[in-house]
Amino acid sequence: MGRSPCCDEKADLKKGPWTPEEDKKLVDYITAHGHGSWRSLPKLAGLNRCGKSCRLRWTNYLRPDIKRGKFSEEEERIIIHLHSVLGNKWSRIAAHLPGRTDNEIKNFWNTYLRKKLLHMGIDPNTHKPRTDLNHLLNLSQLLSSSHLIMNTTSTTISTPLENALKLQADAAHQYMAKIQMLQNLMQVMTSNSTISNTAQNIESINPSTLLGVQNNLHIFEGQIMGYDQIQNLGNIVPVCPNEYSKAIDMNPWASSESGGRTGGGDGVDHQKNSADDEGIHDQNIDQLPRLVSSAPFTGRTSFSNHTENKSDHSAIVHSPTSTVFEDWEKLMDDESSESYWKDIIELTS
DNA sequence: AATACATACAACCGCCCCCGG
DNA sequence: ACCGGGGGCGGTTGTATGTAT
Repeated sequence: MGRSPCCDEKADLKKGPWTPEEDKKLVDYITAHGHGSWRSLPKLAGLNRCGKSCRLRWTNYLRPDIKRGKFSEEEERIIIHLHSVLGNKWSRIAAHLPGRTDNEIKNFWNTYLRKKLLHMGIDPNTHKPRTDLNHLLNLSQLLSSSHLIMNTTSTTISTPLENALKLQADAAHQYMAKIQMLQNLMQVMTSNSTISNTAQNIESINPSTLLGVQNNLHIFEGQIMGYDQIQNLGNIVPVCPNEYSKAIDMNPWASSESGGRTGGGDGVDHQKNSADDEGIHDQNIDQLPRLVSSAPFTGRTSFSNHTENKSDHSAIVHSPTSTVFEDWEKLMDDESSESYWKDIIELTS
């Protein structure tokens, strides 16, 4: 791009790790004068550094309000939850974690949480069960092991690991079966116009509608892997949007967002987002679906300490983007038993 | 003890957005 | 309305430290 670099490349500015002396100069200057223009700061502070480098050093390391040290389980849950809603918007996630920087959260995600989710069979990008071939192959092994577990532990108290294995295997069974069902449905919808009643809100079968189907598939996944599923194996109960909004009201994270930042005023004003933007942002957080419960990821809390976030975990809802598929959703909501889907398949095949 | 490998995290880079002129 | 600069963001790299062989 034609854009000029933020710093004069010919100036032979220092790069790499900061020395304690440089840190002191930077801290002393900002303490005395504020950072002002980052571009002019290095010269004024007597630093042979790029202004951008100074800004990063300050915001990520030297700022006095930075909380250092290990992330707590609560912070872990918040990060996973926010990432499921916001994606890699590290600065926005950081806005909900006072004292944590976007860089720190990003590093924590990339080095720890991401691997943790992968290990648990969750796609860290989508926060849904992994569906890549390799993982499905692994799941096939889980299927056989799950039979073993189910047969041997049916009358005994199972361990969290066994529960996890059962869930994974169960999820694989149901996931594959439902994909098959939906494929059959799609086949019929595209070939049989008599089903147009069901699809009256669907303009045509195009990529966007396929996306809608995909969304509903994801709803299944959320149900399969969600908290309710863990609490009540085999009892898949969709949550209506109203219930979700209620759940949001009771969302401890939503309250902590304001509560956690009351100490520093509105808190968010430190970010570049304007108040309006933040409003939209928070609104989006509330409106967007809880794609998958975060609690199960934490392992220890998911099986033993499940009551603390129960309202939140029930908040598995449909994506706003799938509103076109209200009929689909009705279909999904009516799914009270496997026989229901068997009937559909028999009807459509 | 030496080496290889893994992990954590600080720092950099390039792009994008916002805002003022 | 357009343009350019400043600042912010997300992705990536580099380096220090820890762990296994």
